[in-house]
Amino acid sequence: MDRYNFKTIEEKWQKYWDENKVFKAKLDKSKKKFYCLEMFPYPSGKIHMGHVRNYTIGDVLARYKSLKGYNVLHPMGWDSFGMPAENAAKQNNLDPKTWTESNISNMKNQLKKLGLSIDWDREISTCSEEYYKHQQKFFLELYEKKLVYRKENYVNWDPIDETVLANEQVIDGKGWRSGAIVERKKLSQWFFNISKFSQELLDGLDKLDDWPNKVKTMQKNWIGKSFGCEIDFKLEGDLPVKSVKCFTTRPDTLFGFSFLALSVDHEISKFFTENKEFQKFKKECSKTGTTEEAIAIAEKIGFKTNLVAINPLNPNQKVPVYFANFVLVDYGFGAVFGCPAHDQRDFDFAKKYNLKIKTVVRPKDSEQNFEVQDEAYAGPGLIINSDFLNGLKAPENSIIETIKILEEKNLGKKKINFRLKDWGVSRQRYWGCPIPIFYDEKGEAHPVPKDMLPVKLPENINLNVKGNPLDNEKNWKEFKINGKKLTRETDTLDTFVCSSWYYLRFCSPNNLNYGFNKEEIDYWMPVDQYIGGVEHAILHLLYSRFFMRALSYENKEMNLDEPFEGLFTQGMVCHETYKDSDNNWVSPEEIETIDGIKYLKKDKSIVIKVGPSESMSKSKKNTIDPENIISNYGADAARFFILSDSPPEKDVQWSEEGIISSFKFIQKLWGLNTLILDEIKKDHLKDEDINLNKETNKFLKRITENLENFSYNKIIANLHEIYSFLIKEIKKNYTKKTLIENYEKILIAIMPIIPHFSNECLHLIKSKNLKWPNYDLSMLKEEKINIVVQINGKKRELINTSPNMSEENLFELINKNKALNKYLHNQKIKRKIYIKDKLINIII
RNA sequence: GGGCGAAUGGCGGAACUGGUAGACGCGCACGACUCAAAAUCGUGUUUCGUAAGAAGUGAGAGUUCGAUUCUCUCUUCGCCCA
Repeated sequence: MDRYNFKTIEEKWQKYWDENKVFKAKLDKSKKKFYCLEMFPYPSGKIHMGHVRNYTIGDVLARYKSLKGYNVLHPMGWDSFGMPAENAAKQNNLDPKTWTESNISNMKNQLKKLGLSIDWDREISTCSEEYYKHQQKFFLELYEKKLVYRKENYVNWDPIDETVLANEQVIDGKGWRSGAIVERKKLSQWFFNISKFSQELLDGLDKLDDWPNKVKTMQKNWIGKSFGCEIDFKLEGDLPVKSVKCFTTRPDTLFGFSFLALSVDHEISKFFTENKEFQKFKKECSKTGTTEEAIAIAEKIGFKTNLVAINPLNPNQKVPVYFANFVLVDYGFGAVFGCPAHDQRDFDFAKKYNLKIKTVVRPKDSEQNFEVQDEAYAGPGLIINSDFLNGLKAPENSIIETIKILEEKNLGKKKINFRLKDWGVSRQRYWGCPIPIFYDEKGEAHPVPKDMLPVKLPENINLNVKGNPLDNEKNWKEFKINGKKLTRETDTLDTFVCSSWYYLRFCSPNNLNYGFNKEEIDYWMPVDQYIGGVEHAILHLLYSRFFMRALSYENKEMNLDEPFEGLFTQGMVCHETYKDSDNNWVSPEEIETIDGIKYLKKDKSIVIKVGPSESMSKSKKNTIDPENIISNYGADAARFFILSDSPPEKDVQWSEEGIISSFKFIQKLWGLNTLILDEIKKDHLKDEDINLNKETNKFLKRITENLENFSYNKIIANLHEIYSFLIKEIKKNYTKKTLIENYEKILIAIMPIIPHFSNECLHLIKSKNLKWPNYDLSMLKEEKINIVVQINGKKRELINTSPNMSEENLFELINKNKALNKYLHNQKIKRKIYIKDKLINIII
């Protein structure tokens, strides 16, 4: 028996698909479309196992839908702007463009070897001028609609490298490269007005039935809608400012007011610029970091001012005003009113600074004189110690009532607040899409005129400068219109902008004058299934949802809202970790084992400690190179294994044993194929073909259901089962017709998983059929079924009988059954629960 | 600190809306082939028990004729937080 030569066969089919443009998508309104999209990769140079998993999952779906008769769009492109290219270019003295393009061509080859059903004619790259020129037009469109604006905002500033750092470049408050303590610096930057769509983006989530709830919740929390009240607090003190606005969700606890806390960046802080103590405090605060996590964990500290705030509901009550590190300038009004008894954060702060803690809510079943002791009470209850608010039910009634009173007295008003901030899109870097704006001599911003678009990135520039290379590129930065000296905007756009509309570009990648063609997006959009990592659950997806709305805003022609109808988030690929005696990470390729228990380093015989399985990462050296796997075992085996061990939404563990076993299984399938081809030649006569038909139908039902539910790991189990059945059954002299018919169906059904193997075998049985085999329900009816007999809820016996049996008839069988007799003899039956064709529970 | 989720054999994982727990795979054991090994094929494999049988889905309670599945409390782990 010959071995399955995956190398030649995989190459052969990949060549065939390529040359015949098998996966080319064409607009055809007579056909139902299916847009299958996986998150496009960053061209880092090599694909990793995460890509293999992501794109295999997508490919299974695309191929399945295509067999089901859909007109499938399955494109691929490159998210090719961004920092790594700039860093790599600096290190290797290369041009980011050259580096990126060579990575792309390398990765494209690798992806092709996976046998993906991609329409490569639609390939796009976001760093190409053909792509970003349209993005610049979009930017200006949004600018005209006033959805883009400029404002001052803080950035992470590295004082040694004199450069702006992205959040991920700040490690423990220090610059990742220089190690300098990162400072906060104000810069004028461009913003997209995403917060204008807060409510719409929130409401839109309800329509997304095919999104994981987890992601919807994350987005909901991110948008962070809260209902509350805006309150004016009068201030007393020696400042010209006489009041300050606060947002609160708990105005009903106003009688528990104990202090007022301001953000160190609150506008009032400008009166403290000369105050050295305050400046010291402010610096201390900036060390905490800006993430919510950091703020939540950090010790609450405050700076007491000589100001006094007055309780609007009780003018006799005056409380101190602090600057505090836990107040964010962007949320609410950058000021909060402190009620320690009913907010843990306020409680901690009050304890630290010895402030009054007055209980104003008591739990329903508590004592009348309930008082908050060791921690704040944030639960429901009744309002107490609050004058005219006493007795109200908190929080549901009390909040509404209090707001009503405040509004009547003109002291505050009802307000919906969102946590979602506007999207800062300015990046002080070279390798990004230039922002099509210029400044006149007065420093006013103007859009670049349409006939001067696109603003091209200059090439061959010096990247080894401090700060933004574009800012240093005078020849590019400075230019003239009608003799007037002008300067270009030197910031480039956040790469999230590029990925906010690439799915539109795929619909009409060659459209010259605009980012997309209306007719094409009307047909292909929305994306029916989007597949990618959960790490993009918030930003990328939210930005894309915003971008669609922004394009449709004030545009009657356009009616886009949700870009992704279905979303699937796959888990990570993990691998065991290894360390040597010096606690250095060791890669799987450097080690070997004889018994599977003891691991040694290949060259030196050093004993290796085996650590837990963790997500593959270069730093832990537990990565496996997909290229090696494909060349050693083949693409089909790689696809087969990456799907087999875990449900796609969960993490999967890569193992040597696993990939080898997948490889062997494909060899076994090939052996089965050879046997079948032999049997077909013989042309036996067998009257009863029922068994084979039945089993095939069972298989088809399971595989179809599992494909529909993303239970791809179960498909692998189905495949093992049908193999075990066939290898035993195949010699039973089936007629040629039955054999071919069933085998063809099975081969088509496994095509989404192992397309090269499946196509080769179909070719060998001379089949050109490419239609998904529907299963026949009537075939699946069983003549004999097993009914479970339980006694007192315990399984005691299986009774094999015909379906649809009455309780009386079944009981006759039970009485005849010896094994059951032992339990039922001389027993009074109290009750019987009979679930037809399934189970009977006898209670004695 | 907050939000979300998970927990089933030695391991990865099955079990449709409450109805036979452990499908399928890995690993392991034994057997066949072989001078031998590898490869391949076959059989077995939750635990305790010779067996009949009993126990068993992170821990504890509850609802139910019946709970891996539903409810509550707790423990541990994972992911996310511009």
